[in-house]
Amino acid sequence: MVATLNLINGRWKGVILYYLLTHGTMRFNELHRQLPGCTPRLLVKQLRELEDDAFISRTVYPVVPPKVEYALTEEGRTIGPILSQLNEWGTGWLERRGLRPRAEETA
Amino acid sequence: MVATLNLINGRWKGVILYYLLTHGTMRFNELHRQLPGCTPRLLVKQLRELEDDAFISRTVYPVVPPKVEYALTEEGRTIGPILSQLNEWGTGWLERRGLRPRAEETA
DNA sequence: CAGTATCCTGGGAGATACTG
DNA sequence: CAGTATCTCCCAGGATACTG
Repeated sequence: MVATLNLINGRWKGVILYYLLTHGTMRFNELHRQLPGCTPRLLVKQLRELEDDAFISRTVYPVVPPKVEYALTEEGRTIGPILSQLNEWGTGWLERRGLRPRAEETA
Repeated sequence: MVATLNLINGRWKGVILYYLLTHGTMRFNELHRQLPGCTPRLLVKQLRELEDDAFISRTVYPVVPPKVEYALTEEGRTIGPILSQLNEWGTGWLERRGLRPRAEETA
């Protein structure tokens, strides 16, 4: 279980996966814009880790200006239903507690 | 989504919830024994956070030696199905990759 | 656009010892 | 048994500037 949890550890991994799940393919800055408070440096790192774990694919187009697209792999898609449920559960929980997520937590 | 993920952030929260889910009520050291690599100090902290979020209850029995029991609340139980699925998914993932979780990750 | 390169800081977490 | 109390260290992550 610890091993499993470590897979999605890191403040942004879950969100990144969730965005790719709901928005489909996304480019670096597109993703970056959705994650206020996440620096490029950190975003790169989390993306690389997700790539290493085969959850996402990274496609580089040899054009100028550079274009790189990130997408879920088949493997990455397998966690989709769980993330959806988790998101629903969390939203419900916040509501039951009468809380509103802080600005930097709405991503 | 970030807000939701923060709820189960911290290396041990998910595991603690999972243990209480599958083992029922547990005492402090009982829990501690199941989590190699987690210091008492850290365990206390995570338990307090889970308590603050109303996921678990803490019952103190006024006896000598002290006896404290931790259990899931109704609220805590609502995340049960998700954790089970997550665990299954993670286990499957590790197998597909031909990996064995490291000793300190088997909890 | 999609990152690197540096520098730097806070607090997450370990180790050890102690106590009501 | 169920935690505190300290002290310490490390590195995840922030800020800023730069580049193919």
